Amino acid sequence: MGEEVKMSEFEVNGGDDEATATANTAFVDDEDDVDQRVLEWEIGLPDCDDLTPLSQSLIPPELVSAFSISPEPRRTALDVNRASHDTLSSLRSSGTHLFTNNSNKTSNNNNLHSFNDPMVVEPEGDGSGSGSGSEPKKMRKTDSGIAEEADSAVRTTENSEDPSARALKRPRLVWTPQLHKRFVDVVAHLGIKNAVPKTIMQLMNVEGLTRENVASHLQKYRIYLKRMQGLSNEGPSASDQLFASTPVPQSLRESGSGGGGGGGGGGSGLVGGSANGNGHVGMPIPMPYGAPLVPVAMPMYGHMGMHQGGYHHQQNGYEANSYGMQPRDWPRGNKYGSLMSYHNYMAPNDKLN
DNA sequence: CTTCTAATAT
DNA sequence: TATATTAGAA
Repeated sequence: MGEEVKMSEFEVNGGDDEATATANTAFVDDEDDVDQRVLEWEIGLPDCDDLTPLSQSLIPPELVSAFSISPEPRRTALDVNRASHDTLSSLRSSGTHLFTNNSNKTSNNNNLHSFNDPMVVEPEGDGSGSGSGSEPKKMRKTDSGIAEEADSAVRTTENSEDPSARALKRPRLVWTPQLHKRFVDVVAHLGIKNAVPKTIMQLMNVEGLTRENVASHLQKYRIYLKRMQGLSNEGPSASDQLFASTPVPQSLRESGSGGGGGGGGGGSGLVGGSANGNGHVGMPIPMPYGAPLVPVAMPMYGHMGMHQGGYHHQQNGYEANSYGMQPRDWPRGNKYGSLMSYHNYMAPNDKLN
């Protein structure tokens, strides 16, 4: 008996100090001009579910900068887009925030940069802020490394200067399976009753996620659940690839009070134990997520076609930062919280295999 | 103020 | 289509 190296299927957060997380933030905001961005993604990627270590970037941004091998100027989203199919890896390692600029209606420069300094942990959340008001200010530590441009707040008013370029609108958020999975997990743990946008957003700990994002998605998700319940238990419905590809924890099945039982659990990545079949949740349960997720550009083909009753493999659309970054301020009594602190993101041979 | 729902806009 | 945004009610 003894302990073995049990790896959580999820990404792990590196509890190290000098871990600077430079995440690739990417959203796809575009709808009509998606023609030339048909780059071929590595379709043979490890599918799904919990692609663990494989999803790690080739080279951690810190290393990149540490080695000064990043003379590469900041390329615009367009550039990156174009070259993405060529040097996708490069893109990843460079940690460039990628946004597809949508120059259709409001011509706004998406300077939306996400914060990336994990070092700063806000022990005192101070209730006032909490999302809508003011996001946690990220002080950029001019430490060695990441000589990239400084990141500014996503949309907070902490910027002392630079009044111009203010009305920055964030691009559409793309709910990729990974992101959705996180969402589902959180909802499952909270229980359908306690799953409200704000809480979900906080628990998900996804950078850049707003309450509205979650609310919107939650709406759709609820409808999906309802629909599922109404129908007999059917396999994967051809509707909603996203939802269909994510196992819906039975915990979410309950509607109202009392009810149900359930048992099993989503089974995908839930931390055993916290399954609250019935009864009440009581308080927000800290999720195992130690690292924020970052959306990555994922070209969606106009017509993907729906696969009927089939499990199709999806590419990983999100990467988790395994860099030291602790969630907001979880109750110190959490068992999961900082349980994991081993990072092994060094996967030199990603696709080289 | 936050959330819910529905409707609407992009 | 998938999200975002809004409106009005709770």
